[in-house]
Amino acid sequence: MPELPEVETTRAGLAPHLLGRSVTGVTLRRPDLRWPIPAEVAETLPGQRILDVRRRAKYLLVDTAPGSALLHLGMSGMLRVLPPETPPGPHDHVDLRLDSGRVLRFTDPRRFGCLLWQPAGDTHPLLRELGPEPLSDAFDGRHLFLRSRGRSAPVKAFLMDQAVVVGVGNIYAAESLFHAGISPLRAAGSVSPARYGRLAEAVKAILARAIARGGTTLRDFLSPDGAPGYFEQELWVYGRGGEPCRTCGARLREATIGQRASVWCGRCQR
DNA sequence: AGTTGTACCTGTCTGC
DNA sequence: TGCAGACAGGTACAAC
Repeated sequence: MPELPEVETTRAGLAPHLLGRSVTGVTLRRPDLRWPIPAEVAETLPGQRILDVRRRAKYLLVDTAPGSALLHLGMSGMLRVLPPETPPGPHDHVDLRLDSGRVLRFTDPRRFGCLLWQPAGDTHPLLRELGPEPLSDAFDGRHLFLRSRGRSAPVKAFLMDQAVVVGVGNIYAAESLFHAGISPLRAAGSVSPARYGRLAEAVKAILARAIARGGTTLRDFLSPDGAPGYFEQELWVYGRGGEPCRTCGARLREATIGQRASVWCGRCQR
């Protein structure tokens, strides 16, 4: 489900409920997520005040003095702040109880997500090899051009490589390539500096706009307060295979690229 | 080092 | 209506 805009929407929705609150208890109903939830989460968090709620790539970090809870939503994860008496459903794996009386609940039907622990002052191994944040100045066309030299993989797979740039998943890769006029099949190493400049600008504009819309709700994404995202109404190619291009009217092509469903316009994108 | 294929898991939708 | 099969927003890891 969640790419960067959905994770950022989640972060922004959680922060007002979590900042300055203390964790009063942890309930683990199903610790076998993608990786087992480490013992530090239940042992260390209770009694700690939440100092910050941050996002790095598609990870959320809930900071306390001794360390941070590191969360990834995988494909189907969701975080909500709920009244304490809310009965748990079958996929409600973890609750963090707060001194506000509310509960931060982690739900993930497919269990591709994770809840890990990062000691204060440490960087978790999962965060060490990540590329720059797409909305930062460190990410631009020059960065994409330099990183892509010698790479034969399709530019769409390159753009979704979290070591190249973080936060771009299947939806926003398709949309960004469309707006930059680049075929997702083109070898990453054969794209010019000028076109990578356009691609970087498209990534920034689309992610920023999706964040402003509260993310994309295709099936089940909801912000922590239960609101859907509205960016779906602004998708130009994702999920529209076989339909007419909104720019030129050509039938949108679809194929599997890098094991991911892909849609693009063969006329607008070269 | 880059690329490809596999694996993890459940819910939903499609077509027979 | 039932059921098998395809498919889904992610990413670590092994093998080449």
